[in-house]
Amino acid sequence: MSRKPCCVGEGLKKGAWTAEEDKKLISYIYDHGEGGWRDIPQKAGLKRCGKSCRLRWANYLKPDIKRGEFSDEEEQIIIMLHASRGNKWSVIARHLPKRTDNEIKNYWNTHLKKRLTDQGIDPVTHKPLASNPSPATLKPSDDSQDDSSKSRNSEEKLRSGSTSPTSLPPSSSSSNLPERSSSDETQKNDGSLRSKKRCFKRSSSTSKVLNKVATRASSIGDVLAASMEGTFISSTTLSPSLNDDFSETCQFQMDEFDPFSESSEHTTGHMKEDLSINFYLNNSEYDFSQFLEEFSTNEGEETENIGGFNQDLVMSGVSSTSVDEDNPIPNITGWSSYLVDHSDFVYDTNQDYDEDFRF
DNA sequence: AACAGTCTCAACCGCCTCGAG
DNA sequence: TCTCGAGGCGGTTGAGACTGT
Repeated sequence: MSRKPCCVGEGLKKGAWTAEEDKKLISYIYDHGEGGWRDIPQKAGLKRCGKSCRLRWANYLKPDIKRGEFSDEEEQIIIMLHASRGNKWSVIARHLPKRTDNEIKNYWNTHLKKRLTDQGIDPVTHKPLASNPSPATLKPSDDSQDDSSKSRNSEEKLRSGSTSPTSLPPSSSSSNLPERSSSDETQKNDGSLRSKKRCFKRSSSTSKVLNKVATRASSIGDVLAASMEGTFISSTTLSPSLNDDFSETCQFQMDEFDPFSESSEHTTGHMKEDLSINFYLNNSEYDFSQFLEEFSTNEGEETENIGGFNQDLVMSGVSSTSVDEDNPIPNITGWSSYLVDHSDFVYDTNQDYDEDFRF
């Protein structure tokens, strides 16, 4: 009892869409709305299968799709969500307004994955690559003192060579490229755009900060996710992608710690106790406990920068879909936003930030 | 100028999910 | 409860553009 394939049919066209086909599809959907994809090709006069029409519309023609370069913030969100959820592109896309899962997937595969690899981070696990084993993977019975030293080693490794922020394949975002605008612009017209896309630009200071945050947030995300799943072993130390101080300080008592407890007071209070961690950014001190305090204060209120439990995750001033209760990422995002908001750090393109990022 | 290698991303493929009947 | 089909999803492909020699 095999299901009849959707796109089997005589004379169905495949491959790149033409401007004329786009026009027909857009016109039809404007008149009749989305849905009923199976019937759309016939009604719209297209020799395409319904699925192909739906994909073309959803990934390219839909008017509210944001095209063009990914912002630094979007990149960080993708990295953090991927660390937490894996290749759940549709889930990630829900947190990036106007971005399609396909676009995010492509961007991950062509840019972010490579960048993480260059940083010595496994893009799948978001942990240091196998050649640089993570103490977090050690059994709890392992000597915790070794953890910190290994943590230090891996951190040093990350700080050297290709892991230097200045030597990273920089973010392709922030360029002043014109967005691909009209739907009738065919692939063939993308030549100049693609050419420009390869002219990478240095990441902004925000990006640099967030790159650091993202690495840590991934680890935090692991911890939180593991906590929620009940798999986090008490007194397990954090990944060495966290810095020494952080790893040494964060000796969670996970059997007591429930970051998503209904009792925010308990949660944030507990975290404030346990996470008295300071990050240093170019001589500026960032206090995680202060962040938590702000987070606690803002919880339940509408806020643009601190994502709270059950609140909308706000990205670039655009409110996205409501955050799932089981999704730790808004908090991580809030932490990122906090850093950005409190950072007076100015990125100097002539400076070597290996020295200045004292994570 | 020509060629080969590399990169990008739109589009396709096949499986999965979920809701209607 | 079961079946079916539309739509959703993630992985993969391949054409076209770019880069290096």
